Amino acid sequence: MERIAEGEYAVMEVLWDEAPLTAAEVAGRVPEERGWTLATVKTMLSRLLAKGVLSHEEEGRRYLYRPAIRREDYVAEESGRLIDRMFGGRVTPLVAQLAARDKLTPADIAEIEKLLKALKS
Amino acid sequence: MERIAEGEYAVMEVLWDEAPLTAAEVAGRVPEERGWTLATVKTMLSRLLAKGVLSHEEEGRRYLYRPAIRREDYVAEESGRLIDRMFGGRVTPLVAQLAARDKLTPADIAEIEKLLKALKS
DNA sequence: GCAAGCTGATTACACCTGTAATCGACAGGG
DNA sequence: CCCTGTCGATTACAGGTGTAATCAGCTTGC
Repeated sequence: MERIAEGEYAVMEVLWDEAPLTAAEVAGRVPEERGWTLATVKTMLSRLLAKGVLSHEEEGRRYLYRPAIRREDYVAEESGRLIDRMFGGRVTPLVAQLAARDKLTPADIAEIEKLLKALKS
Repeated sequence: MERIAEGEYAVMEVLWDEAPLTAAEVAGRVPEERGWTLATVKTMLSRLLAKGVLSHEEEGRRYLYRPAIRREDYVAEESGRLIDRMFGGRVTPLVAQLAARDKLTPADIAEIEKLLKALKS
């Protein structure tokens, strides 16, 4: 699966949220803060199509775009890459890292424990 | 803190492992698979210097390079970026994701549980 | 029928990255 | 003293990315 660049990812998120959409609709849903013009969004869409992570069907003179890959799959892959790169493929050090950095609230801890318990049964 | 590119990261790892080192020494320690020439490693070192994540001191006519940032800090930041991007800043979904993807072995689970228990006390 | 407005396609351009080669300066062996 | 090797610095160049503008073709309101 091709990598998706940071900006492109914002476009994917829109379409994972709701699809199919036209280019103009996507542009309308991209987070304001990006400050992108329609032209920019169209560039992103073309590149994502070229990467094979979007598909499009013609609707009259326009395209309707929709994701060609599942969000979970991509996220899993990308997480895996980070873990490989920074933690040698081991998950525990990541959790340890997060813990050490106070990124885990008590609620997080409780939730993760519940999750793990479920996993064991 | 400046981002460190994938290839550059390999150089940082060498120096996090052992520092200070000369350019040639770094080149000698970069993983074989990269197949980098000394020239390539020198480019990386210059760029990392420019990014401020390495420092160098002169030793005769050469430089001795050493990390200017701590590995844990960088890793924490980079993990945080991924989590923000893909999990909306929440850690639990990441763990859930890893669990769902069978990235967690029973040993992982046990270890994480121990970790969490320690955190609570 | 024709101008105005959308559409996707093509082109633009600067910066980052991977991957080097080249260059000018110097040090050390003969 | 000079050749050769080694240093960092500078330059190179293609591919990816952010960020668009422009263009050619169709539609639709007049």
